[in-house]
Amino acid sequence: MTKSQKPVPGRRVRGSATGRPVMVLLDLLGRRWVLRILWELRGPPLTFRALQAACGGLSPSVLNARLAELRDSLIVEQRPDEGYALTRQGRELLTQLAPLTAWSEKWAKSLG
Amino acid sequence: MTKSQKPVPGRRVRGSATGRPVMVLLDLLGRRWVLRILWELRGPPLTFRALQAACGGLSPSVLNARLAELRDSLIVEQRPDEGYALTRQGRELLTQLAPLTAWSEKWAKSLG
DNA sequence: ATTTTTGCTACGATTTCAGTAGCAAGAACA
DNA sequence: TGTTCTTGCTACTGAAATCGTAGCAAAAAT
Repeated sequence: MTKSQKPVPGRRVRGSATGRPVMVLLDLLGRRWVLRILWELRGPPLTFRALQAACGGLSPSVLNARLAELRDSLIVEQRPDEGYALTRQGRELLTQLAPLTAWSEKWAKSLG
Repeated sequence: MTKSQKPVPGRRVRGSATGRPVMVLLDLLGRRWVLRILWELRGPPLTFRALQAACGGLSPSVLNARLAELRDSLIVEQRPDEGYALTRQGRELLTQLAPLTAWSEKWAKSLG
């Protein structure tokens, strides 16, 4: 009955005994599907299944695990009758990530 | 003799048949240790072992796999007699990610 | 009342990662 | 020259994460 390790600032995480917030964040964001999930939630709220489809049909078990972590981290919230959405905080985080689109376009060209 | 799947823009990746650059990037960045490795390379070049230590002693096999992917993606380069460093492109990418530190500080407080 | 949709849980198969050991090549000594 | 140390990396095994599919209970739609 091993519970998934939720990264919490102040507590040690993978590869960092200090628990510095940015390390915790990198640990959280570095888990599979997390960036993609945040990305797909940039628009209106999505239901569990819609989000699953948007992510190309990832396992519901993994999706559920990621959503639990993101809810615990107050980045994603579940709204009754609407579905999953970013919190205000989560939306700010996504804003920080937005320039990645532009960067990735240039990057793609450089890779031919 | 299965080779590691390197994400390349234009080719389909996990959960995305389109191969849109940003999806490929999210796939790449979402792999374990990638964000952390980029982060640790924000300063001067690091040797393989120094980088390994900076990441808290991750497996050399995983580090080597990640470095191969990042080199193929022209984000990291290996400089003779210096070690591993970000390319110009990779440095730009890290710049996009820099605001995450500030965000993570606020985030940590909100979770406190 | 029946069918659909939704939000999940269960479970076995596969892939990835962790952790340790160790080796070949080069540099630094001696 | 021979020995020791460092460096970059490969090999191997066990543990953990993820995939892919099946399916179930509750709510909504028909």
